[in-house]
Amino acid sequence: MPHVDPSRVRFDSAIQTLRAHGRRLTSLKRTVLEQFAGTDCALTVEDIGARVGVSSDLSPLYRCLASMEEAGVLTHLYLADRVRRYELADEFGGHHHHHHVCVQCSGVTRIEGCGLTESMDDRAAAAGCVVQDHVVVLKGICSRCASTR
Amino acid sequence: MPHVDPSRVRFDSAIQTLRAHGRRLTSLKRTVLEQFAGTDCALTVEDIGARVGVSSDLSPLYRCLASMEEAGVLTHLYLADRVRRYELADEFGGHHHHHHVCVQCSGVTRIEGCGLTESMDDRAAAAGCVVQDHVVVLKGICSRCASTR
DNA sequence: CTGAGTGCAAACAGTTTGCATTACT
DNA sequence: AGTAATGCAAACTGTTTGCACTCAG
Repeated sequence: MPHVDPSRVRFDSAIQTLRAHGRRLTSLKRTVLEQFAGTDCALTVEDIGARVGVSSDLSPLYRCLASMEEAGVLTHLYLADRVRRYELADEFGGHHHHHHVCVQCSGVTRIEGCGLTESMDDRAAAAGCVVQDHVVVLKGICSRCASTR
Repeated sequence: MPHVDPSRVRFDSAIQTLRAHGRRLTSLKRTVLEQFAGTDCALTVEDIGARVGVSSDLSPLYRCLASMEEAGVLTHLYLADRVRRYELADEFGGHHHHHHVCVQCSGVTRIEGCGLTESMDDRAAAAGCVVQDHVVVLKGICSRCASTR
């Protein structure tokens, strides 16, 4: 029974998906993907840049991330501010989760799982809306700030 | 039995709250408040400006809204993009609700009520986070776009 | 070889800030 | 009178775009 590293499987399938969408596997994309394989929470473009060693000009990184998102490998979301964050799509290893944003330090904490009821979808449907995805942001004080005071 | 317009009651209490926080009741604040009394969904700063007749320079409006938020009369939130939106605080007439953002036209639809379970708060607490507020954004296709295709 | 991707510079949009002036209280 | 609020101009931040060049398929 051969050992299979599950994160590698998803890594490869992500690459496959990129290919299937006519995207080329450049070194930037590969490095970005590796970073996401090693994190499970939303990353700022700046964060990603820092991790992959790009800091001067982020524009290629923006385009790279957009391309990967179009292919369905990543998704972006906004939390409580004007900065875009990226996460690995659930199919490639991201587990559905949400976030807590500290009103004092703006720190983001991952909150496991999803506490959204179906009644929400029902009410959206009642308003004629189709729901494909959702984002929940909890606002308050993070553990760090709570213990500091 | 005297007739009391509930929205006016809240309007007055909002003014009172502003005063209590040492804010001055300027004509801009009053007009802004009137707009919020007549709407029940998140408004862009640009929207508010259009409604109160300010379009050239929005900076006074930004400051005005920030001041009202500090006094607790308004709150701001971000939905699926980089633009700040304001709502009347629940105490002054805003009913707790959430939003659906269309991935095609970016239109915002108000979704009545709240489908968030307490388990979410529990999990946040488990992570050491205190939750004071939350924002839920549903993403998908709005009724308008669904019927157009 | 062909088109997706990169790097650089410049533009953009929404928001914020400094400073002199105005106007609530 | 004193201080919050305004108006204008200029800065800022995160993101986007144009264009020439490079590189994966």
